[in-house]
Amino acid sequence: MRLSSSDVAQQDEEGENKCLNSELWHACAGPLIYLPPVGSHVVYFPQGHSEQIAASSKKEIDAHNPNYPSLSPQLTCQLQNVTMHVDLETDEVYARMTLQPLTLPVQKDVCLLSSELGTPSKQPANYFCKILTASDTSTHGGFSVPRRAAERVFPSLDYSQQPPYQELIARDLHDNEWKFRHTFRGQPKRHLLTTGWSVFVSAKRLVAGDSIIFIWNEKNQLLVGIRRANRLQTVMPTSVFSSDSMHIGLLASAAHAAATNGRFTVFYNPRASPSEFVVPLTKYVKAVYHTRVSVGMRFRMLFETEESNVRRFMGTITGVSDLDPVRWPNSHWRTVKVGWDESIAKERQPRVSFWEIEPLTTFPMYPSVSGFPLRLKRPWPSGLPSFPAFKDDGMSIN
Amino acid sequence: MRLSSSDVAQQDEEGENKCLNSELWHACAGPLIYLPPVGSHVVYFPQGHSEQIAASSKKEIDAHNPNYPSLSPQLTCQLQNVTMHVDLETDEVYARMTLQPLTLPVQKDVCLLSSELGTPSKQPANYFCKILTASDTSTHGGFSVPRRAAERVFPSLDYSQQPPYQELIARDLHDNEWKFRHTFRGQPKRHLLTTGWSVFVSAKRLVAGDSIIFIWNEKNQLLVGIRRANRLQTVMPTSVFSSDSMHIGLLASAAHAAATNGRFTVFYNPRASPSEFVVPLTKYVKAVYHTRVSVGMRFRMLFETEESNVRRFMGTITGVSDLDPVRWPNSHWRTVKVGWDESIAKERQPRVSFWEIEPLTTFPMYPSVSGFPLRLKRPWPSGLPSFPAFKDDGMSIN
DNA sequence: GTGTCGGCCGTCTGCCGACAA
DNA sequence: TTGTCGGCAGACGGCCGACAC
Repeated sequence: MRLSSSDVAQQDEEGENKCLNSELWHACAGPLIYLPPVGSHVVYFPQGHSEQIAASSKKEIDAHNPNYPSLSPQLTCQLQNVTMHVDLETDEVYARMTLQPLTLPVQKDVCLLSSELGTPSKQPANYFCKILTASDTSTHGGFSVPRRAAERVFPSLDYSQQPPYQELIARDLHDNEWKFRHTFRGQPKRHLLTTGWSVFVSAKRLVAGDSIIFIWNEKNQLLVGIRRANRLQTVMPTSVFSSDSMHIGLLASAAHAAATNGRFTVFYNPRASPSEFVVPLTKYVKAVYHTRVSVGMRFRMLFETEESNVRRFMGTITGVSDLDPVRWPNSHWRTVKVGWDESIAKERQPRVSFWEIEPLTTFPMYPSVSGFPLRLKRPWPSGLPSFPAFKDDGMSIN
Repeated sequence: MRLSSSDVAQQDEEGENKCLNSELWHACAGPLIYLPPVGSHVVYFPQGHSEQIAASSKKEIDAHNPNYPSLSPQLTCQLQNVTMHVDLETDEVYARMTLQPLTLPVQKDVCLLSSELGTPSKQPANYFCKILTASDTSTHGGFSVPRRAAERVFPSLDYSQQPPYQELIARDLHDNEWKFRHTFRGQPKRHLLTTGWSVFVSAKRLVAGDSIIFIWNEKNQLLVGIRRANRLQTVMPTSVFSSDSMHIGLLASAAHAAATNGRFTVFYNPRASPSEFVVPLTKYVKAVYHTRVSVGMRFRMLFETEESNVRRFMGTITGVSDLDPVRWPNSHWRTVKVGWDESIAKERQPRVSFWEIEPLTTFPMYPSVSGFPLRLKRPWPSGLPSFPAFKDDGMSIN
């Protein structure tokens, strides 16, 4: 039995902690987002964290940013707490994690005994996600519900009425109630949300391209969430705090905790940027130390589709090297350079991390001596995993 | 001739620096806000900076926040750059300052030769500021212009028409144009802004209690600015960055710059909180080292009124002590405990800094031996002013 | 001198099926 | 199956002077 982070879904609102619907949070976060359970061991990547801050503040990481030589590029931590949150203004979902750096050496074999490998969380059974059209968000009319979605997720209408209609009451992540008149009319017949819809659109400031999510849960409650297409609204107000200071802040925060054996807190916004900078230790160890990866190798990787589904994209590993050899040497963050099969996928990130991909030819457990093996040192030099992967230059740096 | 910071008014917009109207910026910032000139020497208070972050993020400074023993509570710096900015979303004004910590001892006598004592910037001559009423912001009608304000600031109407009217075009800090129909009608006659007003109100999201500013400048241009009453909108989106990390970030940023003789950047939002944490060195030196202050002494202090005017409030010094003896010993930030004469003023801060007040009995230059003199050490122990003022317990800590 | 209201028009919101992709 | 449109009715925006404080 494991302690699930889903049980501690909470949010800050006026300083008060209220319970927040975990199912809805995950639906808004997307099918690939996974929050490690409380108490589990994770690897924290300050480099990835920095990426998220940079993406959120739309600023490049300044070259003159100080590097913290004392701060390891990957920090093994125990996840002491995870809470789910939602921004009051924008409805962005995010998680708050409290991390306790570990100083004792971690046995990788012990880690592998855990069944926790960071599989993505299951999405709700009865739900749908629709990208809003111009007609949906226009003041001229209501919301056109896709037929199969309406019949699966909404309570069935009394079709003896002409036209049939019902009042739907849906709750959002703030536990606000939204009322919608649901009807089935027109020629040809279609499901529509009319009265109440425009209030929702204007209150949430939805525009065409944004998405709406409806969930019918096990308690027969209707939940509603949104997902914005436009990531630009994630812009930080720089009116009080410089981007530089933020970068320094996260580094100093982690370094201070590691040095003093204290805890530190990070915020993870899964939709602000694809930077999963807190990774389950077992997932990390398996990918980095127990999976053979070499240049030219074919792999699959999961991506989220526009309709909130999961799709596999194929690619080839074209190189393995440090993303930032100067500031973050010996990091495992995005060390894998890849090429994607589909030209549409070219816009996807040209660099991924070992644990994000699924090699098509896997040799489980320890690497062999043939091919392009990873060199494995043991025991680890410290409690922090810092074993360098196979690099382009063929050198083992550590 | 001094280099004024007004000459380098700029803003970041999509990464591009554009010129920003300094006169309008100062009108929005308020009559008491003063930006030291580029090249001048200032004192930076990380403690005050921290206060601003705390106020903006509506969070207390956590007790377990690390203190940076290596970071002086007041840092003498050269102001290398000042730029004025305005938030794209909220129209909040703020300044970005680049500070270069000084390691050489600063001669206080030299400083006093400078005429720069941080006097508040002059407000524009032809301007008015009105707090919006419920009728002003309601969709039911337009904006009622105070008569004397309209006659002083707006071009005079052609009263031969019935009713007289004209088209006003005003520019905001983003250099956007706003058109207003200005007319003079009703019984009794009054000045009104009708067509165009509601667009402005909804675009700026103005509510009753917010203020609007109109300026008629020397180039015969009409400028318009806003000031929000509700400080709550300054809330930081915590969806990507923890308040703790921000506090650590600003401390680490300053400490790193001081240690490596590098520069650091701060953002100063004059309306987010009354925390002027970058003070002209001469103003600081004069107040702390050349003005006799003692318990029981009467003083005056400037405050901003609701209508953007300046008013003096009277008070009595009730004590002098460290605001935070644990984390910030020997700081001069808000060391003066005060009582205010008017009960209305009781809500004002119970603690101020030496340079904010104007003692009614001043002995210029060096302190005498009578009364409650400040003890003056010389030379200073370091280049950073850290001389403790007279404390409640009568002990000189340094 | 100015904040709010009732009166009155005009525009826009928002519900409807038609039609086409 | 569903996105967009024309048509239409009612709600609200927005301009006016009347009052009162």
